[in-house]
Amino acid sequence: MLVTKETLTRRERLRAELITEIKRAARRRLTESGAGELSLRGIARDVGMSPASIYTYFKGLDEVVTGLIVDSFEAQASAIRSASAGQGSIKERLKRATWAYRVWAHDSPQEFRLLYESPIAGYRAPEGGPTVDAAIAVMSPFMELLREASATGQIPPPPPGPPIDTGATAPRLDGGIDSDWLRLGIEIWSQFHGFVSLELNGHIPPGSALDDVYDHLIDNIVSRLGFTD
Amino acid sequence: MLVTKETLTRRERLRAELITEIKRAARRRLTESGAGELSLRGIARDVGMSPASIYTYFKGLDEVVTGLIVDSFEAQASAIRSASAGQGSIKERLKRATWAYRVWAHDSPQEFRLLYESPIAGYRAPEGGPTVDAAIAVMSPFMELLREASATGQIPPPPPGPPIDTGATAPRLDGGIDSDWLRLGIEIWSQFHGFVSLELNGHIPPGSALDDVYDHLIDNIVSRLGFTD
DNA sequence: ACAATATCCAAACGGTGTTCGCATAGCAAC
DNA sequence: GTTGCTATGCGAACACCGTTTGGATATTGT
Repeated sequence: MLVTKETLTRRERLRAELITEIKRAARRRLTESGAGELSLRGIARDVGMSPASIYTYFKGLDEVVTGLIVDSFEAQASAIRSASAGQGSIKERLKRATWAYRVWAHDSPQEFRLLYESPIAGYRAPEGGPTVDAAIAVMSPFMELLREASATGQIPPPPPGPPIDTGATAPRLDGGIDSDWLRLGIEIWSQFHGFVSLELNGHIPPGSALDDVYDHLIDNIVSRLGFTD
Repeated sequence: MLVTKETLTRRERLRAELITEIKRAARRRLTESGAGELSLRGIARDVGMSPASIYTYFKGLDEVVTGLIVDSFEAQASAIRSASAGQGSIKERLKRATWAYRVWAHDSPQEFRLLYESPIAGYRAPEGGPTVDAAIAVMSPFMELLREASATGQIPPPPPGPPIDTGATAPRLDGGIDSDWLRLGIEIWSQFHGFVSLELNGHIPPGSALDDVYDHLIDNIVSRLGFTD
C-alpha cells in the first residue's frame, strides 16, 4: 500500500468504474430504445443496483444525461475532426467534414436528437456550461477550414453584414474569430444542419436518393464560397 | 326535437365542446409549461374531470398530442399563407413568408418543437398520416411562390440535379410539382429551418442581433434565386 | 316506460424520479 | 487492534405518470 498516495485508492477505482458503467448503460438505453427508455430505474436494473444507489454517483438523472450530452458532442466533434484532417484540398476536406456531420447523425440518431433537440422532458443544462464547450468543439473544425482557406487566399473574405457576438465562442477558438467569418460559418451550418434535421424527423419525402440530394446541397454551399481552385 | 336530424343533438354538442376544451387545456399546458407538463392527468385536473373520462373522447394521450400537432401545423401554415398572400412583388412575399416561419417559431416555441422535433417520449404518429397532410400545408405557400415566380418568368428554372420523389407530396400540391423545383424548395427550406432550429436550441451565440442575421440570411437565399426584378 | 347507449369515476396496476433512514463495508488514525 | 468516520448500498415511501376495469349514473331513441 505504498503507492496509495500516488495512485487511486481501491474505492476510488471502483467508483470510477461504476460511473463509466452507469453511463455506458445509459447510452445503450438511449441508442437502442430511444430517449423514452432512458430512465434512472432502468439504468439501475441494467447495472444491477438499486435506483437509490445511483444517487451515490450522480446528483440525479439530469446529471447522467449531461454526461451523455458532453460525450456525444465530443464523439461527433471527433468524427468531424477526423474527416477534416486527412489529405486533399481544403474544399475536399470541407465537403468531407459536412458529410461526417450527416453520417454521424445517421449512425447515432438518438444522440443527434439529444444534442440538437430536447427529447428529455424536464432536462435543464447545468450552469457552468460544460455542454457549451463541447458544442463549440463540433463547430471548430468548420471554422478552422474557413480560416485556413482564407489565410491561403483560396476564398475571398465574406462581404460584411450584421455583427455576430463573438464573445462567447472566440475565446474558445484558437486565435479568436472575426464576426463576418463566424456569421458565414453559421449560415453554412444552418443549411446542412437544417437538411439533416428535417431528414431525421421525416419531413423530407422518403424513398428519394437523399445521399445525392445532400451531396448536391453541399456542392452548392461549397461552390458559393468562391474557391479559386 | 324536429331539428335533431339536421343539427347536432345535445350530447353531440356537449361532446364537441368538451373535446375542444380538452385540447385547449392541453395546448395551454404545452405552451405555458412545456412538453414535460403535457400529461393526461394534468389535463384532466385542468378541465375538472377524472383521468379515465378523457378516454371517452380520446384513445389516449397520443391522440390528444396528434390533435395538437395537426392544429399547430395549420396555425403555422395559416401564418405563412397570410404573410405570403399580401401585396408586393413575389420576392417580397417570399421574404415575408420566410419571416412568418421564424416569427411563428419564436411566438410558439413549444409548438415548433412539437412539429419539428420529438419532445414527447413515446409518441407515435398515427397511420393515416393526418400530420403529413398538415405538414405539407406549411411547405405549400413556398412552393406556390416558386411556381408563380417561375410561371411569370421572374426566376430561371433550377439546374437539374438528383431527383426527389414527388409522389408523396405532388398529389397534395395543386397541379403537381417538378422534381427539380421541389428539391430547390427543400434546399431553401433547409437553410432557414436550420437557422431557426439552431437558434431555438441555443446553439447560436446569444446577445447578437439575430433578427438582422436572419434577414441577411434570407437576403442571400432570395438573391440566389436570380430574380430579374 | 323501457332498453340501449354514452358518460363518468373510483380503484388498481405497473411505471417513473427522488428522498429518507438504516445497515454495512472500507479506511484512517490512535 | 480497536475505534470512529465516511462512503456505499438498499428497502420503503411519496408523489407523480398512462392506462384498464367495473360499476354507477345520466341521456337518448323507441
